Amino acid sequence: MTVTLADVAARAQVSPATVSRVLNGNYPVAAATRERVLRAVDELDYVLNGPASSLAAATSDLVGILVNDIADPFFGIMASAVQSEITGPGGRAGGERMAVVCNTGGSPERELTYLTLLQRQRAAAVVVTGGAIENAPHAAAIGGKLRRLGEAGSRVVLCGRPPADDAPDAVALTFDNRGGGRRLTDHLIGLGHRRIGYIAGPTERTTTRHRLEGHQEALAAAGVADDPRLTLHGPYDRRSGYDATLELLRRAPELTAVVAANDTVALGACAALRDRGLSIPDDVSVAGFDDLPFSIDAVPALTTVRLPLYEAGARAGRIAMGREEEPPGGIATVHGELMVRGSTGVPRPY
Amino acid sequence: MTVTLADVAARAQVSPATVSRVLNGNYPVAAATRERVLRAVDELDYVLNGPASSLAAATSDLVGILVNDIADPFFGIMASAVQSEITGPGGRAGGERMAVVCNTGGSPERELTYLTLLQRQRAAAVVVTGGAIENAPHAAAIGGKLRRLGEAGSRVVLCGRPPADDAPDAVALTFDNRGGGRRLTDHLIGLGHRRIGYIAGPTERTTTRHRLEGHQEALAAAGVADDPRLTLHGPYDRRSGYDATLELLRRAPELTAVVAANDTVALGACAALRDRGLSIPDDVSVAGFDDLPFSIDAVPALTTVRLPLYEAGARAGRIAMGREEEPPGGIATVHGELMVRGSTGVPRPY
DNA sequence: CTGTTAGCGCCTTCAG
DNA sequence: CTGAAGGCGCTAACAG
Repeated sequence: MTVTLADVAARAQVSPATVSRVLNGNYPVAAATRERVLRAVDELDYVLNGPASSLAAATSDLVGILVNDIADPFFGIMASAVQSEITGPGGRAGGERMAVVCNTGGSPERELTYLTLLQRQRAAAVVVTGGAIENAPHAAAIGGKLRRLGEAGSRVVLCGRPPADDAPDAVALTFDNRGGGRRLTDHLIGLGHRRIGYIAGPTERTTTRHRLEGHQEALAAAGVADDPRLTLHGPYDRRSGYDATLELLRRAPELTAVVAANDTVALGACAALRDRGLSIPDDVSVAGFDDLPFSIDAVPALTTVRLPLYEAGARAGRIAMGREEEPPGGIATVHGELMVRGSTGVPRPY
Repeated sequence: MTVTLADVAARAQVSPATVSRVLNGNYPVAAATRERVLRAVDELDYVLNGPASSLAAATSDLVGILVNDIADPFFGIMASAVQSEITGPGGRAGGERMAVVCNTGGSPERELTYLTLLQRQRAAAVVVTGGAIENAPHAAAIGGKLRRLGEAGSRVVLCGRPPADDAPDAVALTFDNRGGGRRLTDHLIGLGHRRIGYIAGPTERTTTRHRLEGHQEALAAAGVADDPRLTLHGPYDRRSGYDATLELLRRAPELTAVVAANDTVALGACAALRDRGLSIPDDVSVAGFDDLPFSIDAVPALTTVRLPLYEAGARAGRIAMGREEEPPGGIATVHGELMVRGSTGVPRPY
């Protein structure tokens, strides 16, 4: 039914091994023979059987990418960058490597499931993006899985997540969320803000905690009291920003600034303020985090911390492909850059 | 080295066949035996070998998704939706199906390459998103490839792309780009606009052409002359919208509205207008297409045509999984909805 | 440079 | 309900 390597061999009058060799190009073959084989491949419209090839070679051309949700540009950009680096010849039979994108929704159970599935596929590499859940059993389970993946031959790279205990050979490119959060709030305090609302992400996530800690660090350094009533937790979405902002306004009408866990949440905050008839930044300053593409088009443009998502993803991809040296100690910190734009200004006189 | 099904069988004191049967759960096995096997799997930390399994079963758990660029929410949303539907038991050995996301950059060569790679992987299904290139040889090559994929057992679904000749069994969910473009410009004409700039996408793409044709249809229906100097082509990105808007303003300062090929381009247009000190919509109205999540947060909020990207992707995913009946004739048209918001208004008196 | 020979690890008839 | 046996299509030593 479907044409196999043996058919090609027969037609080209060579042995199957030779066909395999010209296909994989990793072994000397006479030019004339190669031509003949290639022609046969073409004439028969032959397509290599990937599973068979992977089975025999004990490795595959698949690279796993774990993301919370690929529809979120934060993850989409990293995934796109990883892809751009795994592309190009290098896979089996001159083929290219392909990206298996797994939406985990941030759930550790799904992360675990997908890691197992990727191990099952004998993925050449796995890039795990996004923050980690802070929960000992889960962390241990995932760490163990990552270690076993590594032992089974997959290169493991964490992108935007702290190093995993239990998985010593996994390279980690960690975002400096704490430092970014610190600089952002420093900036607001420098402008004169003292009553600053903070809309944090979901609890039990490293990203959430680190960004929040940076904020608190800045408050403490400036001797500003950290009123717990001004910090609200919620998902990383627009709605959360909208609702939390209304709640903050209710709790503390005197507030002059709102810091959001990320840009998406910040947009929600902006919408809520507009709906309340408050002007940004004259009545209330707003800041985000990530600097996603749309942030510059907010009106006023969003002050935020730019994370080099594409660059980090690309680097993760190169390391996963063994095309870039691992950072010393297997850990590198990726810093964010404060982008001061129109959405923050001096507080209103009051 | 790595534990195999035979190891599990030995430990559970059954034959490999039995282990395979409990893993795949598609054959009666005594409860007690199953327990024993499952325990052995657990104790040995056994992970099925995907390639071996796929080879023997002649099918895989992989579902291909072709997108222009996964970093673009237009594609990210569809990809996310497809994923949500292929998730869940149903794959081999109770595992789940995984999505292989391929960034083609809209290049037909890369589309072809990836389709071959997916055929090589014996993908269970392939969902192709985005418009098609209008170029006979390419279209034929891709159509042929899709047909062969189908013949090889992969279910093929086009999502947001017109039906492919040469691939009769590929289901197509086509966006009504023409109708959407028509309604959008009808809306502007209804407001009183007569000098309308149009920033189209790249040439030779069905999406570009259909949206533009809808616009021209509306002009013709209203008896408005279609000045070719008011139509510019460019990529589907913000920069293109920015530059094209400046150029349009240069060519026709009297223009009162700009229609962009999509929301991203529209944001660029808004930025250019702001930079020129023009107010939206008082000086110039702006409209986009797609209704991506950020469009509602533009200021003023963007008038656009909402495409149900998530719904379409989900439906494509269900059809790909055989969980939803194919539309009659294998073709369904997905309509967009005009979303009138603040970025369009009556033209300035002049 | 090329052919021969064993598997890779699993699934799936076919017996029992 | 369970075991035995063959083969899925390809690759990777070995010989030559």
